[in-house]
Amino acid sequence: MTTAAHPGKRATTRETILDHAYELARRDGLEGLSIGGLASDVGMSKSGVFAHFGSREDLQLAVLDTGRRRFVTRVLLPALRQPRGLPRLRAIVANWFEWGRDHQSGCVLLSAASEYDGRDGALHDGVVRQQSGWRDELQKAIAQAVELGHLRSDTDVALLAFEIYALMLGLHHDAGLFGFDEAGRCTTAAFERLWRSWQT
Amino acid sequence: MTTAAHPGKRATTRETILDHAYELARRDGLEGLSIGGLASDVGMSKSGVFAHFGSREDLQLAVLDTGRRRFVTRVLLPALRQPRGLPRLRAIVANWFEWGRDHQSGCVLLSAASEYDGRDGALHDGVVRQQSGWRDELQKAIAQAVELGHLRSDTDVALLAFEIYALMLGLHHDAGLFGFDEAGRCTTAAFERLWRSWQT
DNA sequence: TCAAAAATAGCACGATCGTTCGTGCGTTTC
DNA sequence: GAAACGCACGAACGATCGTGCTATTTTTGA
Repeated sequence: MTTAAHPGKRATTRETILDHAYELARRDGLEGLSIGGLASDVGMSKSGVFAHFGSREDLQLAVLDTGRRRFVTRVLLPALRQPRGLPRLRAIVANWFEWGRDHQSGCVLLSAASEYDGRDGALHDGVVRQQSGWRDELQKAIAQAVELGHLRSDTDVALLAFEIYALMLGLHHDAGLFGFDEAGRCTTAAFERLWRSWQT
Repeated sequence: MTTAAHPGKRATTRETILDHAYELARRDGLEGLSIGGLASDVGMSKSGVFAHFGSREDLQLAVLDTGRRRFVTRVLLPALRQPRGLPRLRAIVANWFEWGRDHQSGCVLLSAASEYDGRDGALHDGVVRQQSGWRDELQKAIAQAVELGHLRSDTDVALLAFEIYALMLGLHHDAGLFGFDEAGRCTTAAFERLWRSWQT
């Protein structure tokens, strides 16, 4: 659905557009993304950009999926090369932390979550699907750490996933408002306390 | 700056407009708030609404301050009637939790934080001022609990404030996407763990 | 009761929104 | 060489945006 039409080696125009759209959406959110503004940013005509997606909503969905793919590539996939259990879980958190450092000026996935959580439509469904999918991955990694004895056997998997996610929300929130340095310090300290409280 | 022009007893038109604007902004954010849509929601003309604020930005600032005042009234002030220390801190968290229950469909203060954290201008400044003010209140309540021996003497005040705020972000996030019941369960459990880890 | 003042409506403006349509220019395919 | 196709363009559509200006209505104070 989101793959390029042609497997050519050079970047397709659609990918170039999505690169720019992703950056614009980081600042203004998916709702703040306009086709006219995107077109002038890319250096194309409005209709030329529009033709690649067919509707604004499809453009927003494509940008959302771009964010999801980048997040998976940067955060999840590298961690999967770590051994199962706590090492992999901590790698996920470490990669996520670095993702937060690179996304101080806004994360499309998080802003989309707060933009569409109260509405309905394709964007809402896409956000929910993406967020619950990521939560599942998180819980899977936690469950493996429990099975391997790296975390206490009475660990509440859903609760720990919630706590991890909450700390990352705190990181993004504080980094955006007060700067990454202090936010990162608190987040790191909070994670140390979190690991200690669940570790065997 | 944000008080009504006349201290009359019946609700002024400006307050009626702000009531509607606050509800609209909960769904669509402050950036999604339009004067035309607000006017038809209130049942007035566009220019009639516009005249009360002078610009869209001033309207947004007024809505933001409406949210701040309601939050203070609902969360902070009732807790100040509790005795200093841990009782007051736990009252703050309990009121905040109920605030989250009533704002599943979106909280203006939080959506504003994610809308304006990466820009600059009056809205950004207002959000930062409001958020850091609230963080200060939180830290003040925590510091009192430490002084009174309700919390460990080596408590990192800023860190605990961060952890509390992060859990409330997790509550709003999960409640909006997955429903309040499960989100509330996780939040309650996480707070129990949090208190236990800092208590004397 | 009447004038001053405040509040609201009406109208118009330039800009931008998403979208549609027709067209031309390259490249590919017969 | 001709026909088909993919792609981007420019123009235009109706709608809505925020924001002025000018009446008209409503409220207020003496």
